[in-house]
Amino acid sequence: MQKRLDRMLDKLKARDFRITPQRMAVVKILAAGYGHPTVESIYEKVRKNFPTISVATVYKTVTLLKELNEVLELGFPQGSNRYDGSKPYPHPHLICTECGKIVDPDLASLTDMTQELISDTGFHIVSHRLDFFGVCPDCQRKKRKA
Amino acid sequence: MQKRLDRMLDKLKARDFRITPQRMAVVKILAAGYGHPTVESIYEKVRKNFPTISVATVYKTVTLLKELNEVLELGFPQGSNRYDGSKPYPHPHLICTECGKIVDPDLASLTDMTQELISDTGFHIVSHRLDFFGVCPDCQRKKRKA
DNA sequence: CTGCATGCAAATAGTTTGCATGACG
DNA sequence: CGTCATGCAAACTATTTGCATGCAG
Repeated sequence: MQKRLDRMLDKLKARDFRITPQRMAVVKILAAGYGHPTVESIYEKVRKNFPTISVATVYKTVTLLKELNEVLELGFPQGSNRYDGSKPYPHPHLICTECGKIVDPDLASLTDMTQELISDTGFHIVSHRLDFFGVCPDCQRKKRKA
Repeated sequence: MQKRLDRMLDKLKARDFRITPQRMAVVKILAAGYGHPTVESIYEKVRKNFPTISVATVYKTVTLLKELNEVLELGFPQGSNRYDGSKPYPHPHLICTECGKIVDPDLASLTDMTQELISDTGFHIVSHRLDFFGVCPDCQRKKRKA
């Protein structure tokens, strides 16, 4: 999505961060948000055009954008983190435990739940994370064949 | 909760796992479930009675009970995992970002959401995880003073 | 007694950091 | 041109694993 890319670049420029070719490449992938990539997969893609880039640089850019609230990090202790630059705010996820596919379902009722929580517990709620784990239709088919 | 402890021990015995003193100590702490402990905090507690126990043993017992579905693991990539043996099924959590306190709020509407998801996406849903992050009342007070 | 559990130490994986070199603005 | 970004390698942390010894059943 072009709008996301522009917004991310604007925010970087506004805070005087440099737009290097490597950063541009990483930001483009994150802005597209397709498939909720890992750092490793971003690294592999960027490497085709910038063979000298290091994973460290990808980590640094991803972390920078996370701090600017332009990327959502989905942390997984049992595997690599996934990143979403197209919807950088907390939202529900549907994760296939077979192939790792991540889908964004439509679930509107979360805002109501958050309101209910605030009055019930007195917490000042800053963020949330909702993950459903299951097997996607594609993997269900594969399993039936096997 | 005594009921949880008995159930965990029964399940271990039923599958011919040995009830060693170390295991008993770890299982007791998990069954109580108080505060959603880390492996490290379980280790420190057990060490008072069993000075020779190792973290590896705690990890092994926790992992075993997780596989028997008698402990819920809350994975945190930026910190240590937390464990809940009193409610070993997926449920919402409210986590203080200041002190790490974890509270179990009452939120019934999740089952409805899960049903909605299944018909919308075709996923076979196995589990979920819902975390709200915020600042608990205690830490809000402390911040005001500071 | 016999095999599973323990506990030490070493390995692992993902991520972060230090620092010398390079290039954006 | 000065400063920030890059990229290599080393550090770090939580967790897992290998293996010799010990103890529960």
